[in-house]
Amino acid sequence: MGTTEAVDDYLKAIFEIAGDEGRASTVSLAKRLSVAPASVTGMLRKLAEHQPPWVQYEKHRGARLTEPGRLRALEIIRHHRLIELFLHDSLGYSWDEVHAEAEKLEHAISETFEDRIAEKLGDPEIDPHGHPIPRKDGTIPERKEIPLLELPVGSEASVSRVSDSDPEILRYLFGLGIVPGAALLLSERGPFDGPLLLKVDGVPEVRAIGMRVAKQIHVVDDSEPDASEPGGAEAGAAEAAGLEPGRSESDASEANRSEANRSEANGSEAKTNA
Amino acid sequence: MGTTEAVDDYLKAIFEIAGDEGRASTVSLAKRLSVAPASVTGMLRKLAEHQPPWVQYEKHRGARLTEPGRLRALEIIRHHRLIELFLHDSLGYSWDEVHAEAEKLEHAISETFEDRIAEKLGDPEIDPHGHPIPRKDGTIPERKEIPLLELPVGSEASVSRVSDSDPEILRYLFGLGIVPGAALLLSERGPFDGPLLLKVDGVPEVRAIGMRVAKQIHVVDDSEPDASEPGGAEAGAAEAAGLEPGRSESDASEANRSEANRSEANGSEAKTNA
DNA sequence: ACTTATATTTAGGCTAGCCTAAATTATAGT
DNA sequence: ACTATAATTTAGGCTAGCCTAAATATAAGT
Repeated sequence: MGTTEAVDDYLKAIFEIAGDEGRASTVSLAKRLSVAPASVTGMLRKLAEHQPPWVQYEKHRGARLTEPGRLRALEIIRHHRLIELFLHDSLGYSWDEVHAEAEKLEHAISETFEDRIAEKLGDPEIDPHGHPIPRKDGTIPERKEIPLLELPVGSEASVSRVSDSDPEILRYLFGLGIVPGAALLLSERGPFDGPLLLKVDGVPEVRAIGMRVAKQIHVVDDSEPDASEPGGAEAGAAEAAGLEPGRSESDASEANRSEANRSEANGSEAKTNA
Repeated sequence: MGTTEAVDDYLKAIFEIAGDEGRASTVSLAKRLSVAPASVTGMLRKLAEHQPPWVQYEKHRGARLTEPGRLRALEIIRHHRLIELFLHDSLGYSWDEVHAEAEKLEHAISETFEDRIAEKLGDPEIDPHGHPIPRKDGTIPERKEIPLLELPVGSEASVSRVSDSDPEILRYLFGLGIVPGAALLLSERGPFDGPLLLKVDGVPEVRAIGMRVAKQIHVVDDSEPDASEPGGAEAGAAEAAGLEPGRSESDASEANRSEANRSEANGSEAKTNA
């Protein structure tokens, strides 16, 4: 494909931060990739100068994926999520182990390998943490899900996904019974960004979880099947692709700004992108 | 493990060329790794200066693995062969496809992955091409096999292994029915390094194969169960570990020289190497 | 508009692994 | 011993990605 591992990591990171239309800032990339900001600047220039360009880059304004860049990013993400599911379902990996291993393997497998495990798993659309698996044509399975933080008190909902990056939190959530598919009831929300009180299906006691953890969870609101409230329309493509919502404040403001008038991208998702 | 991909490739190549006691020459490594000889010199110095040293290196005399180097090499080879078997048995890869994919994956998988697939495959000792899979403790399953070229005319034998590196030849062999386990009869040997005439079990006609191809094949001589003839004792550890015999002439002479008085390593193989 | 804080880029350097060309050493044949 | 050939090393350079420190641009508050 003419990409190196580093290039793939950058493209993936840009997509996860900014989606397919937003811009990813130098600092946000530096944080996510654990690299100095200066290094990001250098790499973004290279990505932009590549033929064809992977990103569109303007000084001081961050980078945005071109169509080739977007497709490549989605391919890596597809690899990652297929591998996670494969490790979990076929090799008996636990929920919290799969991410780290997939992070390495996503760069090493061939198209053939991808196809074989996809077939073996029955062309799945969701990974073990509930993230949608991009299809080979670059489209992304859609679901009407919202951050748990936006769920109204009193609502019943089912967990649709959790962030996969922190094994500690994953083990904690697993212990609480909060896994994709689990049904829950939001019984109370503490004041001043306080804890959420949840009744999890199958677990007798009510559980309290803090902000840090709650941010990692997305749900499908079973009470209100007509999900997309106009107020909460910032769930753009980055969200649809399974980005954990835990952006730093500056990231979030930046991303939201550029995603504000893009609610159509939500409904009309399914471009073919040859 | 503190090794890079390149380091692993060098260690593996040294083992495959020289076994655990012989020396690998600069040029032989350069050829095998598709790299300039000068690059090999540089890398060998680094390998020798590493703490602990991966190889013992003397100018103009090539390199020989230290014990840590040998264990690391065997670990990579174990990865490679387990992956080959896994791809073949669990993911439906064809015989000739597995090598290339394993070559990439062997560097990417974790101990956990290794253990999981080994378990799933039932702790196998032989890969799809008939090469022994090193055990976790660094020992290598033994078999009394000889190069097909050394099989006496008229003998019946069963194919024990074939070289995995050339998919073309593998497909050709597969077409001839020459796969690990196949029984065959060497009916005639052409003069002046001429072709071998073989009757392969299950194939009606007698087949003729050339030198290039014959070199890639090892067999167990069913006629003479007491295999190890004194004259053919150059089957050292490199052979036991599944090296294809297709060394260049200079390589072979060099390797043979240093392996001449080591026939004990054949019988008494099973050091524990903590 | 001015100042301060933050984001970003520039400049200069580093390491890993590779290369080529030229110099050296080893080997083999007479 | 002498010389041709092959093997190896040295010297100098290159690219990919990373780093730090210093310079500059942007944004935000008054």
